[in-house]
Amino acid sequence: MTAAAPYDPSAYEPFAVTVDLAVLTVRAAALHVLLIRRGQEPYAGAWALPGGFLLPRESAEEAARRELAEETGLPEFLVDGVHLEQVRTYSDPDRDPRMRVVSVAFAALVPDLPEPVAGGDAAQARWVPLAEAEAAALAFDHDRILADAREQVRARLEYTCLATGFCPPEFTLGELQAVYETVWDTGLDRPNFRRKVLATPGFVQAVPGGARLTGGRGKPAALYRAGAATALHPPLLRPESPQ
Amino acid sequence: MTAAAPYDPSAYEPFAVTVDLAVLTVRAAALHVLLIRRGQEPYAGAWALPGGFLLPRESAEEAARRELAEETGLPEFLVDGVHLEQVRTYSDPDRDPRMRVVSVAFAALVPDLPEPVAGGDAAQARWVPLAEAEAAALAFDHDRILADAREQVRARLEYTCLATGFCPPEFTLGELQAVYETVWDTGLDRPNFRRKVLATPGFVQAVPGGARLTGGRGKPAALYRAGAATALHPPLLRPESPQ
DNA sequence: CCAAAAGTGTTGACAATACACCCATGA
DNA sequence: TCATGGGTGTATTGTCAACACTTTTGG
Repeated sequence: MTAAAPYDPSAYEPFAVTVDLAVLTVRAAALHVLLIRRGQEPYAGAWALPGGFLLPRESAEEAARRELAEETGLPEFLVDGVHLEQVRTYSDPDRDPRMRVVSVAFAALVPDLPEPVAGGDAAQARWVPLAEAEAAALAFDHDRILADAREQVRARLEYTCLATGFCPPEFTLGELQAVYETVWDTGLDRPNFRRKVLATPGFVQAVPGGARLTGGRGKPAALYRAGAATALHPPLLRPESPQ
Repeated sequence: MTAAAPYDPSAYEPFAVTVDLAVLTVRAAALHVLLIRRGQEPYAGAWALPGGFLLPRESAEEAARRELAEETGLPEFLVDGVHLEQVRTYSDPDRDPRMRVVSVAFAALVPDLPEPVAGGDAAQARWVPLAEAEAAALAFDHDRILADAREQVRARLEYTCLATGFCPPEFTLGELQAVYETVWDTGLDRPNFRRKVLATPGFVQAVPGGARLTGGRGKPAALYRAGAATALHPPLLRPESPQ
């Protein structure tokens, strides 16, 4: 608030504040999301997004990063560098049957990695193809959160450089293109994609001596690192009709 | 959250949850924001964004609309139709010196209107030019919220149809163009702007018999209503270098 | 030598800009 | 009839998509 209203906390119902995470990755030419199997009611046995309560001296961003480390078993260096993005805040009074819970949702973009070990308090953590996750009924309003996160990532790929968040620290332009093609479920022309990326200052920066084989054969591809830029002007528009 | 963690609310500090509103309008060729003079500590006498606590059975969106009506003295028909957009959620533990307050920020786009009457609990409400508001030190972290809201609106004008939110129910293309020029602080070519808007299906729809004089003289302009579309494909990109 | 993947060049279609011009109205 | 703002036409300029082609590797 923070306006001129009377300020008696006890006059207001206490709220629990949590974060929910849509941890996304590109794996085997499909978007995947990290889901956790719930161990207790409500929604026991159902899949849910990882998340948890804010600690007393913690911002939502800090809580998101902590939960990412605690619940998902992702390696620490990755948690530190991961791209976290607020999606929106969900505050429907009935979104949790037990009490009033307001949740700040984040999308986290991570490169493809080995199956996470369910660490700490999480029962089971698993990478689930997004199509499968959207078909299933997730706990609480997590269907909605996941759909919003997916749509936000799809849209922001056009105007921002965040696609590099799906790539390892050093990547080829082919890998970056595969990210776009997977997230948008469309095909892109390689020469044109290449030109557009390289023409945007600060999107990627070449690794001087770097080269790597990708498919086993073929010419080794030059390696790039994510650049300093965060916005993408002009944008990389997705084609209207796929393929 | 909503994961498998133990669920004892008393184990967690109680949070207050509020909404803060950046109510924006275009007036006299400048973006203005609605500010409220604080009547009590902390930040007594300082200007702040309107806002307030969530009620027990209310979502953040509902609270935002209610506060808009209560605090700003805007006419009711306008509050019902206003375009509200979540900006992000601010959760720094020290953002309010008295207690832990998590705030969901919204941007509200309204057409130009007569000076609001400070209604109800609000001490004073006033339209302040954005440049002036950004130069002043607002209460709490409202500087930051306002900057984020402004940047979000600037960016979303490119990719969405929300510019019509700054216009009255029926408007001319000249007025719509003035919105873009004001928000972006740039000049646009009238014929080209016109074509782009009309070429985007669902952006605006012509009012059959409508025509209105704008500057007192000149040819009366055709009237348009906001269309059904919400996205803008292809986008209306702002020029890199103004003027 | 062939397949596969990276990287370069070229062309033509289309879109956007810039700007000239006409129209309708008030003073 | 002039100033002002709305609306239309058009040529030039870029930009982007499409696709042919070369390069470098493994088998």
